[in-house]
Amino acid sequence: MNNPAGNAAMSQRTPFNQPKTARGEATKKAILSAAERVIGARGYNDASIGQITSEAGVAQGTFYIYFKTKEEVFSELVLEMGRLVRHTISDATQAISNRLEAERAGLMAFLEFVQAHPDLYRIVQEAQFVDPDAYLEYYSAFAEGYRGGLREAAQAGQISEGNSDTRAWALMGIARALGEQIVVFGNKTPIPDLVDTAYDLIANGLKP
Amino acid sequence: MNNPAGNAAMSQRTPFNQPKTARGEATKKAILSAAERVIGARGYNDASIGQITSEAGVAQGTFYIYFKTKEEVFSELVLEMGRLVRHTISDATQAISNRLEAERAGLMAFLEFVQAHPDLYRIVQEAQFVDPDAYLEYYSAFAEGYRGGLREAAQAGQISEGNSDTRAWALMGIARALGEQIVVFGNKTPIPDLVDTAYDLIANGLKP
DNA sequence: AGGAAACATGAATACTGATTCATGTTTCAT
DNA sequence: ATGAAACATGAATCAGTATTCATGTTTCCT
Repeated sequence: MNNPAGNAAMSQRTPFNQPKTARGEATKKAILSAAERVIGARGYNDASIGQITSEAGVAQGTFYIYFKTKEEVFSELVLEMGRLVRHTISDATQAISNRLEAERAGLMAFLEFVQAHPDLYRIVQEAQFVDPDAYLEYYSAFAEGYRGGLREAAQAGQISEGNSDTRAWALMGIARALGEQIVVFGNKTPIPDLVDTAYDLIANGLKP
Repeated sequence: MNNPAGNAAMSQRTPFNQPKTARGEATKKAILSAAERVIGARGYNDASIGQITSEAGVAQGTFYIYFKTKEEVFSELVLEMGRLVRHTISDATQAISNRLEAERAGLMAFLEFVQAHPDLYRIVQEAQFVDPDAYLEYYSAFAEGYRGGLREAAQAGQISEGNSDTRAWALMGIARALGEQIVVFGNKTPIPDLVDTAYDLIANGLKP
């Protein structure tokens, strides 16, 4: 009842100790980047603070200058992934006015991003179990934008009618499954081929 | 180097201590069922052997009569989920000769199953981090059957042509995403509505 | 009935690893 | 130049919990 940092609903909002000098800034970045590699490779529970600080080249106690707990560094990584992915996709699609074309470009950008950042991808997936709030926020932010785009496209006649909420989740499910193929299952199919097949399915369906 | 139970590739294969009496059988079932509830609710790491045995109504040591480690009970649950889901879907689809209709029925059966077994659903998802071998086996077994079905349907002209591997993963991604809506995000959209929207997308695509 | 195998107990063990803390060192505004 | 705030150290603490084990109890075959 006396948690000054806030409750679960806003747990992401207050990094309790922002660095105040360039040196501190650099150290925190080093720890975050080490945490991304170590947690991405070994998973949250098998990753120890000792491994992270050693990978970052700092002492173990230094970790707690910048993060209250092990979970906090994890949350920050999930937030970072959310920002990066949204930025990447929005960059790749904002110049495209046709929704179906945007769909294709967004999928391509997403798959290229996860291929380039496999550790971040795994961390977001694991967030479902380590930090459900962060996980929910990640996908909700995504789905909201997606749903809006689909709704407008339907009204503009660019795509057929249909429940935009459910559609948004289904399309995100496709993107996630293909990302998982690349990162988790090591599928070697070239990304453009994956995108071609998925786009054809999304645009035309399975009917002959 | 001296693991008599075998290597990772066959880690699922040898439950080291099958019960030999009806009493033992019942005890093992009780522990398995308690583990499903406790791990499903709290996640693998926060679930303790003490909680599981207490929920099962047996002493802590009893656990180790039937399972070598905490991870082993988890693996068995993942296997069980695989068997149950495959059985459920195969039951729901085997009488349907039209692939698109089978797709719809399979999706419906899957979503109803996960709604009825939310704990098992979460456990399979967490397997990606707790027992990657079991996770891989779960999805591979699924994908293989799926891919074959799509290939045959394409050859029979029931659906259009397209890479059956990628399609299988995409379609499984849709099913998983909608299952997650129900189990994880608590989405209240009735399953038939979800299925209608998803089926329309799968059959006809987004094109107007 | 009798005894061996199977099953059950729960306290004790053993280990891991997150977090704290007392003590230095560096930065930088004045 | 200097002192207070910021940063850094790494050994010690401390708690949680998976696993073991010595000791009973039950089952069930002959």
